[in-house]
Amino acid sequence: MKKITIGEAARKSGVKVPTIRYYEGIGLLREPSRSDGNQRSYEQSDLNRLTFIRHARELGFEVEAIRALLSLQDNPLQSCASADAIAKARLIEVEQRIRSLMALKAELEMMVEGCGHGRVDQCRVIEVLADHAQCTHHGH
Amino acid sequence: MKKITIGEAARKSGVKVPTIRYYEGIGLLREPSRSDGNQRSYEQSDLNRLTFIRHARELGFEVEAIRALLSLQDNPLQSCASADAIAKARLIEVEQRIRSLMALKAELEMMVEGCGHGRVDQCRVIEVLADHAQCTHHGH
DNA sequence: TCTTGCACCTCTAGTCACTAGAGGATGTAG
DNA sequence: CTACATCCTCTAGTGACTAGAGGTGCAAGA
Repeated sequence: MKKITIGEAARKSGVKVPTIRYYEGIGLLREPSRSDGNQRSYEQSDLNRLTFIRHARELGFEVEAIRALLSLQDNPLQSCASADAIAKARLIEVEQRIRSLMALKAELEMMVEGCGHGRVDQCRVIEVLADHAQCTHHGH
Repeated sequence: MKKITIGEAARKSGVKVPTIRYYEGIGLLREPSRSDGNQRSYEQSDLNRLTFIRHARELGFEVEAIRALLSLQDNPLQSCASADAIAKARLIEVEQRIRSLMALKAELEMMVEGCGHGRVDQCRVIEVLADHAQCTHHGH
């Protein structure tokens, strides 16, 4: 098998070079073999793992969740209930986050629409921030 | 005017005690006067400012944006165009974030629905993460 | 063969917005 | 006067990287 440098691994996986080293440091990625000159040498399986990690990070999974998902992937015969639970928990987080962002969006829109582009002392943006009572959304 | 301790300020503003000290350290909040025993003593105007900051943080404004908004609030005669611009920028960020979270939600739903609760090697959660090509949303 | 120049190495420190904890001083109620 | 909560300063830790210093490896052109 041909050797893959860290730079090549970065290009192919979409994970930056220092981030790959960081993942190795925290134990998400195994320590790869080294060249005579002490340079890291990766295999295809490492690229797959890096892609898995990148994708999971893009979906907002935390490193500890990814660590759990990876250990599941390493033991393909066991039940996938844990993986399902992790994904479900993340789904609930995402739904919650969307709801709260929608509320913020409404509030920001009111601020921006209310701004008469005059002086600060008549500005709705500043006013709403200064006086929480004016919020439409009181959940926060 | 009666003296307000940092703990009271925290209760009334909803900003935690160490966070108030932190805001003072980074210059968001003025250094308050001190009691004989060197304890911070706040006034109503400090509470207003803290509430402003808390509210802005809840709306997701970064500290630097809040610093700008506060300096606008301190000069109420100038044009509110900057405040408007800051709020608009934040609105665009929020809208973008909502769009991307909706895509993630769809992807997570597919993963969770596809999970047959069997073994990991048939688990759609793991499979989708491992093979990005299966994503419905290719933007990331 | 030499040299240029990029990619690689390790290590430390910085980012953001706090949060936690140590170790000690102050203030207040009983 | 004694508890005891609250306050003080200072340092270090969080998550997930990112930036930079200072040095080594390696492949290609002269």
